[in-house]
Amino acid sequence: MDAFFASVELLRYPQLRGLAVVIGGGRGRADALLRERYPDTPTDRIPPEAFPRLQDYVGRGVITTATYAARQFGVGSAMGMMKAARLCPQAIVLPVDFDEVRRYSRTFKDVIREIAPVMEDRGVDEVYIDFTDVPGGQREGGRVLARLIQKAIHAATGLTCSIGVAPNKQIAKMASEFDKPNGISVVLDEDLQARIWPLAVRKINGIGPKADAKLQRLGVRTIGELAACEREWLVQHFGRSTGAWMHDAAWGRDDRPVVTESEPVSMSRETTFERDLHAVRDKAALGAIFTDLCERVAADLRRKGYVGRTIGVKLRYDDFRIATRDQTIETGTDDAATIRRVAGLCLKRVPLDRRLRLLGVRVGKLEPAGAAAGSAPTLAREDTPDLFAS
DNA sequence: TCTGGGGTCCTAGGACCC
DNA sequence: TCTGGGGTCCTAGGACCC
Repeated sequence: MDAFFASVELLRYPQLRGLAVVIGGGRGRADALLRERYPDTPTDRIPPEAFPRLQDYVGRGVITTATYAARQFGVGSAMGMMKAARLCPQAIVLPVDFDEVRRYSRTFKDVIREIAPVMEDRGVDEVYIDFTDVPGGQREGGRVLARLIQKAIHAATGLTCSIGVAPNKQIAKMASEFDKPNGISVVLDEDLQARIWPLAVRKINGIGPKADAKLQRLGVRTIGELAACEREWLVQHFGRSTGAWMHDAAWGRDDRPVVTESEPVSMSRETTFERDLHAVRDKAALGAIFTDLCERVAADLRRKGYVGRTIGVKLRYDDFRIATRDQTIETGTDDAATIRRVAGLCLKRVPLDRRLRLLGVRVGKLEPAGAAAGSAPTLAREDTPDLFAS
């Protein structure tokens, strides 16, 4: 989906179309404050000047999505709000309305599945679709079906998307970025050399900042240069599995199927504090946040019908280092008090000498609730650890 | 005035078992 | 006195993705 979070907001505030808008830095509806000043004005009539600006933003958030107008200024996803404010102070800032985003996410995926049932969910704004057995899926190399999907999504939601059609997922993913927004790109096997090989290795889905930097150091910049590397040489530098995978990716080889169903592996909740907290001095505040995180994970587990056996905590220190500790228990649980007790034991094993920036609670080794007989054993009261005592 | 939140997968060492 | 392989599970960290 094109600039998904921002596009969803623009449906509500069409008067902001064409303007630099960024989404991020908070959650909820943007209306709340605006409503005070414009109690009787329809949402789509509130003047753009009334909306909050990036230059007035104070906080630790990052940009979730930027409109194409904002991207002109160099603002983009995952960029800190404060840095974005320097680049484009006049941009309008809207919080993330997850309920609304999820609603549109479900809608566009339902539309796709109606047309092409073999669809793999890749997060809130992205999917893989297998055209192979869809009637007409091969016409014009898939372009006809891609166009049909775009039109159906637009009719149902008012949103646009970009589609890449290719012989496999790796190439399709790259092709989807060739013609944004609202574009379709068809890439065939014989186009590999002309259209894929000139791209930077970083464009391969799976090569991130670290692998990119290492490849640069080795003098490999483009996918074509990567394809020219000896497979064995890549294996020497990146290990058996990654090296071989890189070589295959560069040659456009990818036989992963489109997976329509999958079970979750873990569920977690984490939060970055408004200011860094100290384990001793801010013990009460931390304890309250910790309890809340446990309750939210437990609620997520119950809502989705899972129990988990591995319970863990995640800390981010003020220097951005991350520490995790986890512990596996006998029987899966979705109970907030049990999660808090076990997570509390994990917390006791992690150094708490530095200020903390983030705290998270995770439950893994999930299985559907009800699959396991019996209920989770609980620890005795007196085992409850003394949290955040230094 | 840097740097969110929710995920998956991989690696590597150690415990433990046969 | 020296020293097998194979396997699974647990734990911690890290890369990467949306």
